[in-house]
Amino acid sequence: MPELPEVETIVQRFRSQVTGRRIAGFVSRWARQVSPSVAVVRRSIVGREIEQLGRRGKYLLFRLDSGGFLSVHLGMSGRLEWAEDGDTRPAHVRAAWEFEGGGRLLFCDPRKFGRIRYAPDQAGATAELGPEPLERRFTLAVFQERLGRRARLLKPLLLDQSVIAGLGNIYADEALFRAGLHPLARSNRLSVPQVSALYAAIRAALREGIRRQGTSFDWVYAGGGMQAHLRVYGRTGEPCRTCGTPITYLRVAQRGTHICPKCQAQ
DNA sequence: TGGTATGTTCCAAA
DNA sequence: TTTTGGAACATACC
Repeated sequence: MPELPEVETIVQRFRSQVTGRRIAGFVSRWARQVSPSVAVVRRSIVGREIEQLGRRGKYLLFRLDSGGFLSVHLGMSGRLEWAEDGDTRPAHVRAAWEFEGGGRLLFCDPRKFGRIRYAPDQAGATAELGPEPLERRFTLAVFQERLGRRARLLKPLLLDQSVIAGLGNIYADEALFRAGLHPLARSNRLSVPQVSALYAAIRAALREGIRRQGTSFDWVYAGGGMQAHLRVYGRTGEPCRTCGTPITYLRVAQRGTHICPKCQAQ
């Protein structure tokens, strides 16, 4: 489900709720979602206070007063819910954090692709991640260098979290459309204006996603409004908002991919 | 029923 | 060596 804008929205929603709270307990019945292990995570986080809730790529990051980090990756279908005592228990609860003074944070994940990890340092709590696309340090020059390293297809390159963090299938398609680039174009053959257009397109697509509190598509993620403003994703057969040509669907790197065949000619 | 799904990782093949 | 394709993970929806 969630890409950078959705995760950012969730972080903003829960930040005030959990910041400064002390963890009293942690339970999970799905051990393979938790690393290094449920016991190690519990031992590492119980009794600690959450100093800050942040985001890195698609990971939620809880910084603890021990200096350690707890990360939550929502996978395809994960979500967080806050519950007070007496609330009815939602479906598909895979893990829960209990807080001193009451309240529980629930990790619900029907498909069980989500992951929970503890590490003493931030980098250890996530996979290897490229730069944050909305940070100042992510300059056009940085992006250009990363595109030029190898001859990758653009679509899978944008989905590669070690190249750039946070883009998923929706915002990759949206960024390519905004830049007027074909998903099968080679990353190291772009002109300087094309690189510049893609750089701006990525940031604009993500920023609009955040402003609209993410994309709500099916039963998985609720509350966002970006779905009404997508240019190509999920719009197969519908007219391009720029030129009216029907949006077409193709498969690139095993992912459904949506393009305007006229605006994104190969 | 079969196809598809907002994700990641690992291995085989080209 | 680099890049891509495919499978696996697990469940729900259309």
